[in-house]
Formats: sequence, structure tokens, C-alpha cells
Amino acid sequence: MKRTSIKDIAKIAGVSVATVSYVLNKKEGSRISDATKKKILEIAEAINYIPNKIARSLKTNKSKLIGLIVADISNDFYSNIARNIEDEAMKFGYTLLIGSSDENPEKFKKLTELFSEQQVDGMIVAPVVDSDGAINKLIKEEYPIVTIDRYLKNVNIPGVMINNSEISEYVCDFLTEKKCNEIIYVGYDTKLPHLQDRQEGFEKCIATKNITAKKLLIGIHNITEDIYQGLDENFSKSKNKTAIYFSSNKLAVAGLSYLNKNNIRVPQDVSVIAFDETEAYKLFPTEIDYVRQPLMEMAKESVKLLDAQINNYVPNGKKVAFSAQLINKNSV
Amino acid sequence: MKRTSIKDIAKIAGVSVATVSYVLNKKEGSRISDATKKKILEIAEAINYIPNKIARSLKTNKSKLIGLIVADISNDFYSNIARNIEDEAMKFGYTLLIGSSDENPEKFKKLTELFSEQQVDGMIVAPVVDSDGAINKLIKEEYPIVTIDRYLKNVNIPGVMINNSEISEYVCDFLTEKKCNEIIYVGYDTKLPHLQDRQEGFEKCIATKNITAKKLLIGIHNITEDIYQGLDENFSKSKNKTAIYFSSNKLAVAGLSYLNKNNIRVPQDVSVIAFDETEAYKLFPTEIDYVRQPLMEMAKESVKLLDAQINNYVPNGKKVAFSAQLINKNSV
DNA sequence: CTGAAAGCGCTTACAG
DNA sequence: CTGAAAGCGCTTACAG
Repeated sequence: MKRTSIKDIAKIAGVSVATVSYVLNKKEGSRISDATKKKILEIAEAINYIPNKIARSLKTNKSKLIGLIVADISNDFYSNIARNIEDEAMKFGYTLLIGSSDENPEKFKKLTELFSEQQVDGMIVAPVVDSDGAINKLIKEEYPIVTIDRYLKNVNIPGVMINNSEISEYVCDFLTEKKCNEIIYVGYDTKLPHLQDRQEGFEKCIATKNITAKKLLIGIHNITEDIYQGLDENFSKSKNKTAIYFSSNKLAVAGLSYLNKNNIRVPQDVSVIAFDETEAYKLFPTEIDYVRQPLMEMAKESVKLLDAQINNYVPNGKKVAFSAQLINKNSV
Repeated sequence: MKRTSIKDIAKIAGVSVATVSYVLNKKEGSRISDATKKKILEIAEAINYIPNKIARSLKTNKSKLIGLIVADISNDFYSNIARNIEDEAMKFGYTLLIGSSDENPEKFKKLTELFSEQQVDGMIVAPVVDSDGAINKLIKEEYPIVTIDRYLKNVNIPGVMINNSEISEYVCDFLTEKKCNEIIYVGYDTKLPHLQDRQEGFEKCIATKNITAKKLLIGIHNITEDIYQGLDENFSKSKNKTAIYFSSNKLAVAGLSYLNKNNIRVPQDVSVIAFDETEAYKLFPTEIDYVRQPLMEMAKESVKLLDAQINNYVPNGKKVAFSAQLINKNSV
């Protein structure tokens, strides 16, 4: 695998590498005669020249690489985000490095270091619990970085997110308006701020209503088992108008499969609202109401914010909050 | 964002950059005194030195980057592959670049060029129809490349795949043994060899049996609409023992949602076997029988093959075919 | 045990 | 209109 270089072209064309570089980069600043221009282009084509971006990066200090760190790229939610970021990044001329943190701060840190060593121009990250250290280190270096989906308390960097608390409150309000007299919030037992916000929105709503509210907070591992057990203990068909609000797609999938297994009908026996859009909902007997995050817009904004930081770093970037939307189907 | 370099360390330590390079790379060949070693390491730590892999790459001609080209990273199947490849690649010290081709040969080619310019050490690709040109170009350059999931006819490069024809034949046999007297094969109208193999296996089985067989071949776009229409035309409840064999996860999801919408019960009204594992199946009222591909093993093997090519390129690599497995649940 | 030096493939002021 | 030269941050024979 020997690659041809600018030097080869220069030699064949009988010009300097500088000249080759200029025409290959289409710099209009320095006028090169059309004749040499044409000759160089032809030779480049003929010998199948492929520019070495790494050499270019070394000189220009721009790799045109950006790193994306998600919790798990195989999670529907993140793979959709990744796809939208990929498309948008391409438009800006960036190529995407992807890594999964598995909610593990050590792994998260490793990934930031790895990407940093690979000289990515910036990173889009979904920070995990206890990743403040890794993030702050990047900030100290003035490394362009934007958060997506999640955010960190006490850390001021640009990011995109949704109105987690508000949409949860809205969902809860909606359910009470539909005369549900018991609502079970299914969430994670976690310190992730955006998830706490979802819970907080729910609690805010509940505080003003006179209905039964339960919270089922489960660990981030063993989701399925925990949900099965939790619903076994907390849900009974006898109750009249119960609703379950699943605060993530993974929770919803696990919970809905529980309902399936136990022949609990939606919405006859229980109402359901889920979070995030996933193909899986299509296979449930009832079309599920869910909270839709505007992933494409979020992805676009995140790349835009990052590109802005790369071109002109400013500390203490602001967050952009998008409005999630409750999509009404037949599960309430 | 000013980064510290080996030169900074050398200056502070009062040694040459060569010495710094040696201790940082832990080369045991050239003995450096423990004293200077210690000093250098401490300084590196103190000034928060981050090695510039791009500079290293330029010199060593190894970027420790590998590119992964899938049809669409937001597709469950590919995001699972990506995740497994990511984990395995990390073990080998590679970082992953990811791109989606959208079944578009132009985009596929663009991606190979982009990755090539970024100096990836090799690529793992799921080739699309008419990507022979792009692939052959890489082969001519002796670029390490391995295919995954899919393969190309008349192109000899290493790759991992499954026994598509055999497993399809097996699925069909299984259905006839279960006394299904009509089988509808739902597949793509495509030239992708691995999908043609699936169809061929089905046909091979059918040829030996005395049952009704239908093929529903749909375009790669508008999957849902095409399947809805196709099943409307080809499936009727009156038939006694009909089975539908969906040859991909996307087809299965679309088809199962059709069954849901039309209150067609599985397995009472129709038997179903799907391809690939996806979370979505969990939400269907009946547990679906599906063909499981050993993704983790395949991902591992693909990285192993690629790494072997990177370290010692050999033309005409061989394919590794894994055995897919029919997972029996309750849908037949 | 350590250093001077060449060079990887580019870009870019500067000079002519 | 074009070229010589420096330099990006490393690695690595080679010499001492």
C-alpha cells in the first residue's frame, strides 16, 4: 500500500511541491498558469493521488475529525442521534469518530483522551455520572466540546437538550386530564440531571393534583428484571384508571413487554406514555403515545455549536433547549 | 487550545526530544537511566502532555484508525455490529470512524475516499450494489479491507458472513415440517448477493416440496407501504396453514406491524419467522421465532481479519462464514 | 545511556 | 506566475 504524494506529482510535472499544493487546494490567492494547473490536475488523476489529511492536519492544526461519545451506540436513541450528527458533520466536512461509554466514567475519560490524542477538532458528548473530571480537563485546555441529550450541573459548556421537566409535567397533566387517578412513573435511580429533571417535572405536577402517584426507580443495569419485579409489586389490574409513564425508550420496551407477557391490555387495563421514538413501538398491539425529541434538529444544532466553538472558542457556552412533543396515539 | 509537545518536555527536562520519545514509548531497546525516565514521566504528567497521534502516524504510517461503512448506522442491525466492532477494535488499539452509505454507491465511494484520506489503516465495509468500482480501487492500492454481513461477487477479499442460503433452506424446511402448506417469502428486490442467497435457499427448499410458495419482493425504499400492499394482495386468513418468512429485521418489523393493524393473530392465523434479532420483537404479542446471526463473533472475526491484513497484507483473502441459528419461540 | 539529524507529507509566508 | 525553505510533532537508525 504505497501512496503517491504531492512530491511525486511535482517530480512528474517538473514543478515544485508548493505549486502542486496550491493548485490542489484551489487557492485563488496565488495565480498559477492554466497550463501548469491543468497538467498537475491530470497527473494527480493519473497516478491516483490521494491527499494525506494527516500531514495536512499536522501543519494546519485542524484534523476535520470530531468525536462523538454516547452511552451506547447500539441503543436506538443514540444510533439515531449518531446518524443525524453524521449527516450534519459531513456537511461541515467533518468525519465522525464514535465511542460508547457504557455509563462508565473511566471509559468516558479514556474515550476523551483517545479522541484528544487522535486530534479531533472537537467532541459531542453525552456525559455520564461522575464525568465532571474528564470534562473539566477538556475545558481547561479550551477543547471545543458540546453536550447532547444530557448535561452536567455546575459545568458551563454549550449543549443541546430538551425541556425535560416541562414535558414531563405536561405528560402528567395530560394523564390527569384523561382522568387517570393513579400514575406510575418509571424512571432510573440515577444522578443524571436530565433524568432527574424528568422526574422532577412529574413530581411538580403530582403535587398539585389529588391522585395516587408511585415512582418506580430502577437501576441502570438489569432493566428488564427490575421492571418486571417492580410492576409486579406496584401494578394491579383491579385499580381503575392507572397510567404508566416510562421515562426512556429502554424502560418502555421492557415495561411494554411485561404488559404483553401478563396480558395486560393497553389502554383498557392501563394507560401508557413512553419516552423517545423507537421502531419497537410499532409492534405493540396498541399504538403507543410517546414523547418525541426532535433528534434531527438537536443533532444539527450540536454540530453547529461545535463548529462555532472550533472556529472561535468562547468559554461558558449556552445551552439550547428544544421542545419535546407528546405524540398522541391510542395508548391513553 | 495550545497543546504541549515532546519538545516542551525535553526543554524542561534538559534532554533531547529523542530521549523523551523513547521513555514515553517505553521502548526497552534503548536503556535510559531510571532517573531521567522518572523525571520525564513526571514532567509529562505535570504539564498535562497529550501525545499527538497524528504526528506519530505521519512518521510511522499507522494511524490506528479504522473505518466502518454500513448501510445505515441507525439501523438496529448495523448499530449492533458497530458496537461489537467498536469493542473489539479498542482491544486492538484502533479507534472507529463510522459512515453510512444509504445503499448509495456514490456515497459509499465518497466514504472510502474520505476514510482513505484520513489515513485509516483499514476498513470494514458492508458493500452496496455497484460498489465494485470503489472496492476494486482499494484492492488495487492493496488497502486492507474486509467485508461484513454482505459480500461482492467476483471480488476476492476477506470477509465475514453467514450461511445465508443454508439457513433459509433450513427455515423453509422447518416450516414445512410444521405442516405449513403455504409460505410467503418476504424479501428485497435487490442484487445484493447475500440477500439473493437467502432467497435462493428458500427456493431450493420449495423445489423439493409440494406446497404453495409466494415471493414478495419489495423495493429498498418505502418498505412499510410496499409490505402493507403486498400482504394485502397475497395473504388471506382463509388459507389454512400459511407462514411468512421475513428475510430481514426491517421487513419483519414492517410486516408484523401490518399483522397487528389487521388483527391477524400469530401463530393462530399465520406463522412467522423473522431474520435478525431486534428489541422490537419483544413488544409483539407473540414471541417471534427468528434467525439469529452471531454478531459478536462476526464482529470479532472481522476486526481480527482486518488487523491481520493491516500487519501483513495478502491478496485474495478468504471469507469466513458463520452459522446462523433459528431461535424457536412461539410464532410457528 | 543519550543526542543530532533526517524525514513522514503537507502548507504557507516570503522572495523573486 | 513559481520555488526554496521552514516547520507542524513525532520516530528511529546511527553515532558516540
